[in-house]
Amino acid sequence: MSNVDEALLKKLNLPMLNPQQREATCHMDGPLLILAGAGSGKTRVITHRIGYLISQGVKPRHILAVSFTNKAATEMVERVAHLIGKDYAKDVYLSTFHSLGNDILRQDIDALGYKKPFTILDDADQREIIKEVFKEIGLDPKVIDPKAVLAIISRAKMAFCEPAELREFRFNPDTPFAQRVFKYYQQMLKGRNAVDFDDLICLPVTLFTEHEEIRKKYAKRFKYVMIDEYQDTNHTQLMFLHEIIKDHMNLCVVGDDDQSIYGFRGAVADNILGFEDAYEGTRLIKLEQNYRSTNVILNAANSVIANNTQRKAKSLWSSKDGGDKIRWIVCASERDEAEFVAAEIERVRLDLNIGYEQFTILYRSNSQARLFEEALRQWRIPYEVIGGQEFYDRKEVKDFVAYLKVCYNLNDENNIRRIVNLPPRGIGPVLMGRISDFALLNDLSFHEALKMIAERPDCIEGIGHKVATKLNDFIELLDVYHKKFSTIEKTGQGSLPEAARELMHRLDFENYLRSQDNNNKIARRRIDNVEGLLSDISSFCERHGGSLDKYLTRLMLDRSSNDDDEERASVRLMTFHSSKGLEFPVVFMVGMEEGYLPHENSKDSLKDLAEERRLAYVGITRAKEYLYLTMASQRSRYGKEEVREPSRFMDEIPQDLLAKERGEDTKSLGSHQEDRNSKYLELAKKMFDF
DNA sequence: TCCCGTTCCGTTTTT
DNA sequence: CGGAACGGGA
Repeated sequence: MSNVDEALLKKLNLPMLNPQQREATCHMDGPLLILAGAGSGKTRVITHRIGYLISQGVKPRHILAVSFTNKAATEMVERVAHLIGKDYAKDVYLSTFHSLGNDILRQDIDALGYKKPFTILDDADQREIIKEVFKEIGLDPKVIDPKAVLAIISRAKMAFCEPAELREFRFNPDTPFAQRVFKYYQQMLKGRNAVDFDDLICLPVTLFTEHEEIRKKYAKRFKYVMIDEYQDTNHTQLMFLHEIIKDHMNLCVVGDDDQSIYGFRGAVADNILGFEDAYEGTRLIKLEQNYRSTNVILNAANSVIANNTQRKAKSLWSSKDGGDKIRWIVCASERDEAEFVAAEIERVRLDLNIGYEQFTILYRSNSQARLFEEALRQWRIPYEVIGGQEFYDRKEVKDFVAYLKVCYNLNDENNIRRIVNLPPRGIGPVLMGRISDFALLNDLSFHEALKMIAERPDCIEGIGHKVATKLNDFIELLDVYHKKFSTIEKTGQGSLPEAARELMHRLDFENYLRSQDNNNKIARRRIDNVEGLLSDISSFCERHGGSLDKYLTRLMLDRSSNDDDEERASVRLMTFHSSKGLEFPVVFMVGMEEGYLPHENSKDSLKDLAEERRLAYVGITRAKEYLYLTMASQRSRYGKEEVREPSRFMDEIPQDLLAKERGEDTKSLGSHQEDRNSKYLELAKKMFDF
């Protein structure tokens, strides 16, 4: 450790950090727990610590930093690069749990008896498979809900156990069925070289426990490990980590139990509460100074979260004194609410002369976004919905992606079934069934079976001449593009976007979409969507190279980020969940009503309620300067008018921090008379586009 | 095989 | 209310 990199050390500018931050940054070996309140410079500490380790002679490639969401990981990459320079940063392994798991499995999954390449299933695929298992063991999907069964199986995997062992599902009537389905499901996945999301974590654990030499490989590689958002890790992730660090115990975790909002995904806040017990000799550092929000906002957050029992005592303080009161806007209807938010964004933007990107609208569930999108569109306010993931879920997009997936992995059973009759090749359900039987009988994969049938149509009943020809073309097409894509992958010869476009033309996809919908407009939109996919592929390739493997991986693991160009100046719309880790000068928390927050399904259990409260806490602490809480007293849902009550969390905010207003009063424009006219003009200009 | 009308139901949250 | 999924009819 003699070769300290003084230049790098200087770059870190350690004196700029507060004492706790500095202490955390300069901690080298052994377990470290950082309890970091919202806005306390947590990311800063992580990036600085990475820099510090490197300055002390640790090789960048020996550092692993895992975070929970892609957004957080991406931001970390950027900040590390910015702080210590790209040359160092590029070798630090920085990613999410799931992509780390994916990378490990891409290398070593064959040790578990899977073949390479494997496919990651999306939940539509999963449901298909569950239904198949149901059929096999004689369960009726109308009686037992496949989704519920899948949810239990998923929870089991996140706890690294079997469904029957799950304590909190002991009395769930679906659990015995989940237990029965579980083994078949797992076998079926393996048979298809497919893994689900949970397997990306589970299988590496199995791999490590069963193959010491493989575990050693990764344990040696990752000498210093850091975990962000530790409060959101589940038990399996913990085991995963432990296998990597148990030789050296250089583990630094950062988290905030008050921001644990992924309980539904099996996250156990106990992980953070019990860390000190689990790792002897843990150094504990608390970061309590908030650099983000005004004291008004912070006090509101503190008093809301104070209603939760069972938390690590901690209280945030800020040197940013005072601040504007939080505005509590009660609107008459959901339209008014949306309208208010749009108008207010416009007003404040002009008032403060700030960009659209300084604003965010936060809500509990994605479906709430729509009304606000409409209002923003009307006001010509540029916006971006984060996370909604609708794009890749569109049928036409998924269909084409299915082609890409099959070309990547010819044994991708689900997707080859999906596309075999698409565009129509005369293979209906009856024929499908016969082909499946044929495959099963002869122990062939679906693809192999098709190939066989294409060569010798008479080996199965009911294949006409025409169908056989089409099938032949189909198989050939897959082969050609399979080769083409893997050539691009291996040699870099050719271009992925071009090949994909070519494939689309070969399929005559446009005409297929047109024939699907005689409504020209809808057909047009679908074609545009597929075009959108192609341009997404292009921009992805420009950044990350032309690997289909990588593109598909990103598609599965990081649905949110389409590789759009640079950041646009636009208002961000997202769920409270997606907002974690981000900050905005102006925040609108909308739909602050019973039923949304806390959510309908969560208000009967204390445990769930506590998580809803943390969600409110996360939302509030996103705001730096201005916070708006809005609701509609009446809104129409499912076609019925409903009276809505304010969220109970509103009562937990001290009255003197709130400025209550009726939506209508503020709806029109600003309160400052003087500028009013000029602003009006500007608004009118925007609205009427002159 | 395909199209259209009818019915059903309503996601919390994300990788 | 609106989208998805399903079933019956051409």
